[in-house]
Amino acid sequence: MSFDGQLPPKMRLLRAAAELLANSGGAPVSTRQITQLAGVSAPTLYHHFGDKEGLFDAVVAAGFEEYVAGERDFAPSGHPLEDIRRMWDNHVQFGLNQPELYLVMFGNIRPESRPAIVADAEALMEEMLNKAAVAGQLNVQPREAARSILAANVGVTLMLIAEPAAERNLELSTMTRDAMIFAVSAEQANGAGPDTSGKSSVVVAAIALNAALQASHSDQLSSSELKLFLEWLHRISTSSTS
Amino acid sequence: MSFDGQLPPKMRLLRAAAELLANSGGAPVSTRQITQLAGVSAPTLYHHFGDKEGLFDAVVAAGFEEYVAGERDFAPSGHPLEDIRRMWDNHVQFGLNQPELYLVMFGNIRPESRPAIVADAEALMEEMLNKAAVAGQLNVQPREAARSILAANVGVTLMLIAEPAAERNLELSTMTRDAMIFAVSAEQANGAGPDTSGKSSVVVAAIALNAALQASHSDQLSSSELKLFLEWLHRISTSSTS
DNA sequence: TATCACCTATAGCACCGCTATATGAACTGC
DNA sequence: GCAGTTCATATAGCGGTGCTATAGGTGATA
Repeated sequence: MSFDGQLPPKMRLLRAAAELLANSGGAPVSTRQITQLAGVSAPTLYHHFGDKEGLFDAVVAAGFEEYVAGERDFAPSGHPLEDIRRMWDNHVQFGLNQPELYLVMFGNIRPESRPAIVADAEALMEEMLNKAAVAGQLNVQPREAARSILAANVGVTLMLIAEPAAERNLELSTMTRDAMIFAVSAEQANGAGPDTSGKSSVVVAAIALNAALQASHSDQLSSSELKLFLEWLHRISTSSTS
Repeated sequence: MSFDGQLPPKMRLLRAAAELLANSGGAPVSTRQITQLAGVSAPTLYHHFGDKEGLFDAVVAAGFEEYVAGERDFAPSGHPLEDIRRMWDNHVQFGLNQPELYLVMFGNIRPESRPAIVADAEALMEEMLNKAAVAGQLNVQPREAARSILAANVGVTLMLIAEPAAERNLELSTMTRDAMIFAVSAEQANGAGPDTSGKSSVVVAAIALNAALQASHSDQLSSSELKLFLEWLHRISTSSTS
């Protein structure tokens, strides 16, 4: 796979860099690799991008535009909070699809060099949260909510990237996502819960579970399972030691 | 500032690397800089650490121990959720105090090289969340809660590091922190019936019992009974609705 | 045709991570 | 006291890296 064809050298450099970055698996990518794959000599790179960093910035910018385009695509569902969920999921998916690019974009953010992308991403999410705010579904200022949600979104995505692909559990994403959206939305019922702090023994917990189970007709266990389960529970909750 | 003194070369290398890393401002640190500051020649570095990566890993490990020590210091306040808050704040503060080290630890996590540190950090938080679970204050499994909270914690810390120090707004941290803890805690609105928007009290009680059982080595059930019991308990506590 | 701005290539510099090899120091067994 | 062994450090250098001083080729304009 090479880019010797018809494209101008600048484009060939961009594509070569993007491809090598995507397939490097974390290993550093050298300018010689890039220029060779692009079929171009070293000074051409520096003429067009000034810098290796400049070339990478251009790749990141292109990737970010792709990301933004993906975010904007399924906007108008009429349920702003649902749109936020899709935005979150799209963010995570982008990170998992292009982990190297994502790590360059969000993993190495340093105060002096990076925050433009972060600001853009925040603006994108704030824009969507504004609709939720207009609909009276927001608990806090859209800007603060956007920053908070985006931060959690980035953290989750990085954690998932760090995991071996085989054992990635997307539940981490959905759980954190819903937690953040819930905390930010106006729909929380805020009643005071029972203060169970202090009591912490197996017995107390077993008794509580026993009582709760009897009242709730949970269907997670079959009736015969439930019978045995309750018997064991009884045995535990009548034990004298903790 | 040099380390020519009395310390063994291995220690001098560690300190020199840590100092250069801390003050590099994101610029790469070369082995020649390190060995020169340590007053040592190149092969010594490779004799002790095998690799530049190995040296950096050692620096990171030392930094992580410092971090863990900070986390463990103010554990036992009796209010587990309050301890989680302090843990979160301590994490953020560590990141802001040693941004370079933090970025090496959490910014560049790649599946093939890093997740040991993440696992340790998760275990640390899970350990604390277990206490909350035993006290009946948790809505979800401690492990899942720990992963979720840590992910958000990392994301927030990275975002704060990315901001110029002058305009860092710690409200982003406290807001996200409280949102995550709130979403994970049992105290949200379970006053009335079993179907209020949060999890039912059955789930909370089952999670509490699960955590308490794991910690207490109760001998009321045989090991095979206990295994099945825990399996059912897991089924109950992971049911999404009652 | 001559000019000029733009783009690209040859060759090479200073630096990088790393190592083959050798030297010194400290301990062990006789 | 001394050979043998092991560990720790140093000298010198290899191949690779980001980058550039300089020069050559190309097309549009005059």
